[in-house]
Amino acid sequence: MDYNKLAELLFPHIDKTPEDYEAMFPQRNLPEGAMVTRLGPSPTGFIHLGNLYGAFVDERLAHQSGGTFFLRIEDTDDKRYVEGAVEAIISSLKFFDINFDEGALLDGDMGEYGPYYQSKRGEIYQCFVKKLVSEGLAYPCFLTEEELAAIREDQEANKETTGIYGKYAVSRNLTIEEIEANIAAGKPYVVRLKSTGNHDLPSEEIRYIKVQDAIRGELSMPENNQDVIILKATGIPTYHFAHVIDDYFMRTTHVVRGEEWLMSLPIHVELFEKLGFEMPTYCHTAVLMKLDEGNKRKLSKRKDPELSLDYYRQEGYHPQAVKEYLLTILNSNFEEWRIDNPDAPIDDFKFTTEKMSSGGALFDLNKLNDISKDVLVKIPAAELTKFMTEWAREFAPEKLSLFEGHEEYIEKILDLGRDGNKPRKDLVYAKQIFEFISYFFDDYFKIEDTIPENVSDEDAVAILTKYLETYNHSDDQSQWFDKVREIGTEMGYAAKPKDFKKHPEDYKGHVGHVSTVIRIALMGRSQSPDIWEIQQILGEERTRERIGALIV
RNA sequence: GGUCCCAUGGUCAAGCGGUCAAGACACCGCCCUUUCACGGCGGUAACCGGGGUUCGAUUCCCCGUGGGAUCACCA
Repeated sequence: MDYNKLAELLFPHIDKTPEDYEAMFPQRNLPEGAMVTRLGPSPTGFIHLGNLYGAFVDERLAHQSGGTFFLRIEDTDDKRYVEGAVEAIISSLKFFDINFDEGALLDGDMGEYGPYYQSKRGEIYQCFVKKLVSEGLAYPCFLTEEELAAIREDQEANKETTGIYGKYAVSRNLTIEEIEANIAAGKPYVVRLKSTGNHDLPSEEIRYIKVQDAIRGELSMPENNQDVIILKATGIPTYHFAHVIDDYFMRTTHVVRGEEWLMSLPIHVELFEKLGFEMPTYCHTAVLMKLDEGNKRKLSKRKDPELSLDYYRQEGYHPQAVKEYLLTILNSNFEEWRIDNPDAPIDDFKFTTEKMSSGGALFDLNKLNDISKDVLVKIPAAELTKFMTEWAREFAPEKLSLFEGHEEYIEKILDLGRDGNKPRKDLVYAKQIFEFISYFFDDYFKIEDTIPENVSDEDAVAILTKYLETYNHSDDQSQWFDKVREIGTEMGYAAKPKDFKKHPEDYKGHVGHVSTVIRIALMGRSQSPDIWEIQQILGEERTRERIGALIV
């Protein structure tokens, strides 16, 4: 068989040579140890936590080492393309402060190693498919869907491995005349790798590939023996081929991808070898899991809203909180570092692939919430106000008017009890924050809790009546509390909770019960930050109104 | 089913031949306290099973078991 002739027959329009591309995409001029990483999403528009997780590793690796992080759009499957997806990907990641240095950016490609859309790299791929064909390492295959299905059925019946390999790779034997005739007849075809792997050997003779994974250490698996498709009938490459070509010519040093790619590693290894390319370092990350009816399972796009990045934006999680959480499950020593360095910027943490765990982590909302509290407590109220306003603008427009134009008011509310060395940690995410402070807005204020059991309705009214009579908005905090205590004492409530606890028979209750009545009148709930401080924010008029409303 | 990955408390996890097996979240109790939150102190709770190797295995090896991933002209 004259492979050169076959290559020309298949790819007459390809005139560039591999050497041309080598010259076009020279080695990057980067300092020693700098890593080049990439994110390669397909443009379905759905960005999920897993993407973020991986993107975060890419970003840290590259920027920590003085390298480059670029975005490549893997749009080799036209069925998957969703309008506006690229913009969505970039803006989602930007929200989490992950930015690209190069690649498919908003205002077009940036960088010397493009195009960064796989759909625009057809000629490059075909040049190398042509090369493989000319070397007898790849061949056209005219098998129809029906024929493929028949082979498959056969193999399943015989309990053999499915796929095109060995004796099933019938198109390997086509003569050049047959191929010519097929093409002349307009028959569609794909190009397959002519794998040199062999699994028909006695098991101890099957060759194994060994790859050093930066996260998992040495990986060992049987070499590939499948004549995988490298070029689809459309002339577009499959992921496997595009990955190898792109990451080689874009001079990627570290390929970070999910564990689900582990099984196709042998294919990639064979492709790199046949093409004579140097392999990048692989970093196969663990899959994010979820506990479902007692079983761990991969987070699924359909069942688990929390997989979607949008979920966190809608709930109003601060990006910093999500980042910190991701880092705690990403690098086992991050938490300790954070405890030792509570105020250091997150980028000061030295991220390492060695400290990444290879098992799938269970997503823990509890932990996220806890981390979020710590993150938010350090953010100044003014900034939080802005954050809440932006959140409302996008996800709760009906509430926007409560924030916009009332920044000073909101800021005071959000700063409640946050000073001192034991600041309150009530704030978790925007939706929860709104709920938490809703009694500050007249339209949302309502009585939710009931007064303590040991306080009679008559007493409650009497307490509030006296409270209103003696209320002086300019009292300081201790003057104010003395009055509350006095009201309680007059009515038979202990001035100190301890007295009540010691001699419950002597009292109706204690000052805590008295203030709970006031708290409910004012906030509608039995739990809240300091009453006096809240009154100062609410203002005298509103305070008197709310108390008065319950006295009738 | 084949292949590969993984295996320490409910969860995330330190550990890398000798530890009374860290820590964080959650949970429980106490303290602080006008409620709650915060904070402090304390507590419950783990090396999947069986064989080896070794003076000694959570740690190394093998076999089970369990969980996960993957077997497309999708990525």
